[in-house]
Amino acid sequence: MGANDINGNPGGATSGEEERSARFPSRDVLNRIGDRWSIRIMRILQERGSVRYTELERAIPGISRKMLTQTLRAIERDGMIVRTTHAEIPPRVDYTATELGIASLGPIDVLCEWSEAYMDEVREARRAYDERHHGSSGTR
Amino acid sequence: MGANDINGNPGGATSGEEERSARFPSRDVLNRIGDRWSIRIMRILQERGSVRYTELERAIPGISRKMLTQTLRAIERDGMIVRTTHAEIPPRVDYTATELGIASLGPIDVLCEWSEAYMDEVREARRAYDERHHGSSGTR
DNA sequence: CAGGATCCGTAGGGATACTG
DNA sequence: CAGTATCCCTACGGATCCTG
Repeated sequence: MGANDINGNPGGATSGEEERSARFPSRDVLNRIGDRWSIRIMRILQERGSVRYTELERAIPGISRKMLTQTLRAIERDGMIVRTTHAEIPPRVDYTATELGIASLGPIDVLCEWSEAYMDEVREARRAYDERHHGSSGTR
Repeated sequence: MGANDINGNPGGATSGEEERSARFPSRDVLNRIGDRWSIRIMRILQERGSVRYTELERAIPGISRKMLTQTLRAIERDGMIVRTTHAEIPPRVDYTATELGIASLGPIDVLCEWSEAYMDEVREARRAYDERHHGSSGTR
C-alpha cells in the first residue's frame, strides 16, 4: 500500500491558494477562469437551470468524474452554484447556479467575446513569430 | 539517468495547446489569463512603457527567471508585446506592449474589478462552506 | 445514481549554474 | 545584462475500482 500518497486534492482548495492571493487580490477568482471546466459547467447551468450530475457528465465530453466532482465542489464553495440532494433511491443530486454565479458570467463573456474578436490577429501574430524563429511547429 | 529530461517547455507553446482550443475557441486566450504572471507583466508594461528584463524581474517579486522568460516569449508570440534587442555591451533588451496587448487589458480589467467587488461575498461563501463541512482548513 | 479513494503519468514551475 | 540548460519536486488530471 502506497502509504505515502500526499495527494490531498479532493479537498477543493489547493494548498496555499489563499496565501498566494494575498499578493494579487483577484488571483483566486482568476484561477477559476483559467481551469478547463469551471466556465463550461457554469454555462450549462445557466442555460438549463437545474442539472443532475450524470447530465453534466454527458454534456461535457472529455471530463473525468474526478474533475467534474472536484470542480463542482470548488465552485460550490465559492458560492457560484448550489448543490441539492434528494434523499431518494436511486439518489438524485441537482446543481443550480446562484445569482452570484450567473453574475460572474457577465465579465467572463466580455472577455470571451474580445478574444474571439481578436483571435485572427493573435493567430497571425503567432504564425509570424513561428516563421521568424526558424518556423518549426506552427504550420497547420 | 539525467539524459531523459523530457521537459520541452521552453518552446513556448505547451504541447497540445492549440489542439485543445478547437473545442472551446477562446481557450488559449483564457489560459494566458489563468497563469500567474502574464497579467502582471502586461500591467507593468502598460504603466511604464518600455521595460528591461532585469527591471521586470525586480518589479515582480517571486517570479523565477524561467517563468519570466517563458511568459515573455508566450505573450510576444501572441503579439501582445514587442521585444527589442540593442546590440550593445552590456546587452540591453526592452519589452513594450503593443496596441493589441494594451487593448487586451480592457476586458481583463472588467473581470478583475468584478472579482474585487464580489470578493467579500465569495470569501463569506467559502467560510460558510468550510464550516458546514466540519470546517477544517479555512479559519484564518 | 452520485460520488469517494487510490494509483499513476505527465506538465508546470522553482533554484541554480552556466553562457554570449 | 539577458538569458539558456539542467535538476528536481509537486500539483494536476485521467483511469479505475469501490461504496452509500
